[in-house]
Amino acid sequence: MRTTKPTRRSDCPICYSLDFLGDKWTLLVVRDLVFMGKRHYGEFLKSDEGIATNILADRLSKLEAAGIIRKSVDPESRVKNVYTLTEKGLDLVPLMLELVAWGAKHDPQTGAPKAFVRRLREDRAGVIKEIRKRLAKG
Amino acid sequence: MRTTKPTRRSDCPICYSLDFLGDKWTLLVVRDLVFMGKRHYGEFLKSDEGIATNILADRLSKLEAAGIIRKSVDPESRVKNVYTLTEKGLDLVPLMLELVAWGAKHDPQTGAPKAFVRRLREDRAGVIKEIRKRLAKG
DNA sequence: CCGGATCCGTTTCGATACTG
DNA sequence: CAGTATCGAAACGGATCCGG
Repeated sequence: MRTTKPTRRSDCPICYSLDFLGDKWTLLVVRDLVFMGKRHYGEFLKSDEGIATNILADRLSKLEAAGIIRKSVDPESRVKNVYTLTEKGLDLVPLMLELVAWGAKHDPQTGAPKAFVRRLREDRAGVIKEIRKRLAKG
Repeated sequence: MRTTKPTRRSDCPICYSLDFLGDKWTLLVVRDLVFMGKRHYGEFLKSDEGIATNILADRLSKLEAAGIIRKSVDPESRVKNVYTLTEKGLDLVPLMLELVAWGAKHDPQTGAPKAFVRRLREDRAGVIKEIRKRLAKG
């Protein structure tokens, strides 16, 4: 997930995260994990945006290499794989919520359900905790 | 800044922001604006990552079209342009800080100065306010 | 000098077809 | 179901040129 070219990163506080955040499809997969409850390859594939199979495979493996998700065999089907967020991945929830809030504020007609946004504004910590709990017990 | 292909975005709370966030160079420019105090074309050009002139021009115009930055003539030189964050752009500060915190937590050896990260953890609101103030009076 | 625009060779991405 | 292989399209990097 890191850049191949080892540019100096001196005082830059966010460069590290850029390879992960600076990619549309990666972000989309994380969204599906966090907000959509998706866990299987086939589910990610069916998102509205229409990710290609090779791209999905690539991003999943990069997310795994970055320690953000974990791949395991679905105990219920034995033939499917399950992708779940690691602790590092769960720590992205606040970031994703920040993104939701920003989008909702500056482009209200698109995006997040009003009720959810209001709750997010009033009880950020509570929303975070709830999402984490839901994801953790998955 | 929006996608050309108008995909359905139904319940997706963050799709709107993806075109902006899902691009390495755009994010890098915003970083330079928020944390590095850069304001001129030439300054962005000189970042460690080495953005090309055509790419930079493209991202700046897209950021302007998205209402995140504003372009004006430098009153001090009359030949330079100044790029500053709009209100919408300033509202990205919390998001960027979330990113910093995440990177710092999960990849400590790279990235943000320790002291800054600690202050961020202890007084998030204060850090946000301070950065906004610094950027606003610029 | 500053802020781009343009052209071009190279790399990377991604849609589709195909496979274990 | 979960991916690879292929191949055309798009993005990128670098050099160069140009208007103010």
